[in-house]
Amino acid sequence: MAQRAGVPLSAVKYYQREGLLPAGARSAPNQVAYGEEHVRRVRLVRALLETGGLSVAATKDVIAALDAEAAPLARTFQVAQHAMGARRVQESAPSGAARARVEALAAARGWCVTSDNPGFEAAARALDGLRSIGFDPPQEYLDAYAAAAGTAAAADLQALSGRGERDAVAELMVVGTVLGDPLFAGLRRLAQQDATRDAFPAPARGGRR
Amino acid sequence: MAQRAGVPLSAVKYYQREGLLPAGARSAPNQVAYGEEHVRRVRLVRALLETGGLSVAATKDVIAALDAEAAPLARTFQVAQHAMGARRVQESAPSGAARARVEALAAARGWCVTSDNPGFEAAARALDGLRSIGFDPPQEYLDAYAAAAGTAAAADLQALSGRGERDAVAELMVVGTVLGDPLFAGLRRLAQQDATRDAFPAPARGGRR
DNA sequence: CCACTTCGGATACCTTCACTATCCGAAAGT
DNA sequence: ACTTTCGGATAGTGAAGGTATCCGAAGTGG
Repeated sequence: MAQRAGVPLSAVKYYQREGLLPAGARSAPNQVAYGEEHVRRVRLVRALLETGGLSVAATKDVIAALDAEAAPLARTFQVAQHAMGARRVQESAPSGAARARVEALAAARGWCVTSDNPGFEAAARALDGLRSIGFDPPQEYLDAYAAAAGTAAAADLQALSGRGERDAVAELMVVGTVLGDPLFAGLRRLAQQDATRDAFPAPARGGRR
Repeated sequence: MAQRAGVPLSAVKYYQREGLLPAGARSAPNQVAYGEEHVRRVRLVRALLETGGLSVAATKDVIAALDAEAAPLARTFQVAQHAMGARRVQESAPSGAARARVEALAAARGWCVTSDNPGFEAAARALDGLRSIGFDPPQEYLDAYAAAAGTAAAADLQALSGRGERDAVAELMVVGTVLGDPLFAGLRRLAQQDATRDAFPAPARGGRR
């Protein structure tokens, strides 16, 4: 099973220990049968850990939310969002001013959000970081980012429609939430290089001229 | 100085050891004078480490590129982008198919990029993660993300214009590159909650009904 | 002038995280 | 009966990001 998922056996054992993977069906007292769903689950865990950058503990919460069949899908979404916020511990709380600015931005766009949304903290911390080097982002800057976020979120939800099964929807919801960030990050780097080419002279190759 | 920057003294010493902070001006054989620029630098380092999620080694590269006055700004941008790709070691290379899809996406949008842009790897890995759970992103999905990335990148470059000094521009470029990701991530979570509210029934508060 | 504090620098140590290696007992195959 | 293989448990590993301690030189008060 570990081979089928492309993961070292020791890592699979570790995930089971940590509660990230359910025990397989006992076929014999010392044999466990794993089906395709287990392989799929291992790959999901790896995607969240490796590409998504989540911690094992955060991944555990997400998995638990996925398996809570009774919970509404919106609740699963919430857990996935909170798990992403907790990728690192010991993060200082953002300033009130930064948070207020993010709240104003959300209100201006008519977003209906709750104040416990971890996006507030994340965005406010980023604003604090920009402020700390003396950059107070102009409104156009924030508006552009908010518009981009809206575009991506709409695409995320669009992708969910038309997928009938509850499990498939929940899984995609979680993975999309987590992997959307690195996807955007990569594409932004590409777009930045293109934009930089227009704004600055190309660096001279092989020395200065 | 550590107090002024809001960082434990031991951490500042550690950063100096690791080459993230330059030595201060010696005012006496056992006294070192720190100016406002040092405090600023400490805050920059903290923003990259804590909010940006960079490793100490990656931050060191970025700092070095910032201080290389002779280097063209485009080069500084490159280093910042590469540093972000290296936030975690031991990441497996993405599949060729995923990378090809990202390349096609960039070509379709007319982006002029080099193949060593770390954004390719990052985006392709995210696509692999989505594929691994059986989600093959439709073209509209990728187009939406690419459009969002273009919007953000344009705002990033816009913010750079009108800032005369080379140092200020380079610093903002670096911090904007690094902190743009968490800023977007936070805003996307807010937008997602809003979009989810439209697509799914609100979760019942206080129990099931 | 001499104890006493303070500062900077160097070294050793600590904690967490994500694994990895080893050991053991039971069961299946030969 | 004997070897192999499997699952589970326990202990160990290495990197990362700090923290704590020690030491010697410089300034300070009596």
